[in-house]
Amino acid sequence: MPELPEVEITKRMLEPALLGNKITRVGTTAPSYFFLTSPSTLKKNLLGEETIAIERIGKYLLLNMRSGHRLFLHLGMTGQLYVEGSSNHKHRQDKHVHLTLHFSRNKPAVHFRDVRKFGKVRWLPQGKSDPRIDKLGPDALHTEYSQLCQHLWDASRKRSIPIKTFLLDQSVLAGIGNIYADEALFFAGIRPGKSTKRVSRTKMQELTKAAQDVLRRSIETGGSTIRDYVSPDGNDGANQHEHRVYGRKGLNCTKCETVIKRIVTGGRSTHYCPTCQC
DNA sequence: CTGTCCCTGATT
DNA sequence: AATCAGGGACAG
Repeated sequence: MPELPEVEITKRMLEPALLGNKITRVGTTAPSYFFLTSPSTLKKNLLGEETIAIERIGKYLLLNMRSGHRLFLHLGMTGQLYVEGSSNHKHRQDKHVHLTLHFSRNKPAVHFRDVRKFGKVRWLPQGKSDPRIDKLGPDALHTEYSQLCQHLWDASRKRSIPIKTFLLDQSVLAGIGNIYADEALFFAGIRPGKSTKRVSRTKMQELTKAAQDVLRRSIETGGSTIRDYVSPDGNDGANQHEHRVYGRKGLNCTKCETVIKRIVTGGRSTHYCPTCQC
């Protein structure tokens, strides 16, 4: 489900519910693929902890505790983090809620729901990291434009793979997923299947700009809700209404009227305009 | 570097 | 019944 914009929004909206609040009770489901740290260990460690900061790196979230320990979170495809008792009715409390943090009276609980269980939760004792984070390339928005341009250019010289596959590689660039890769390539006017080696330096700069613009714009509009994403207050995003190619197979390009095509690249569904992108 | 798999549900 | 889904690890 979530790419960088959705994770960033989740982070910002969770802050008021988490920061400075002591965890008084922890709810979990049974051990599964979802728990990198077992539910019982998680409970033991989280009890009495207090989040002092939330960090986002790519699509990952880290809750920094006052103790110096950290909670590592990833939303996978269908993960949802949300605050209990939001005004709307979209949040569900069902068998798919795998982790719940409770706080002292009057303070709403925070739920982590994930239908497909591709999401992850792990307890990181002070000083310990996770290889998934260590391997990440620079974050698509935490990195300044010209520095990111240079990095992507250098990285693109080292191999010859479809540019879309390159964008999706989190060890190259952290945060872009299937939607925003397609959208960024549209705005930069590059075909998703084009080899990295055939993308000029100028085009790589345009792509860097397009990627950062698309991500920032999505955050501004509340992220993309295709099916599962809801923000911590339960609202859908609105950025899906601005998509130019993603999910628009068979519809006309908004620039040139050509019919948008859908192909498969690296096992992922890929959308582009055959006229605007070459 | 591509394919396969993890898991569940909605849609065709 | 088959296909598809905002992700990513791992095998070959």
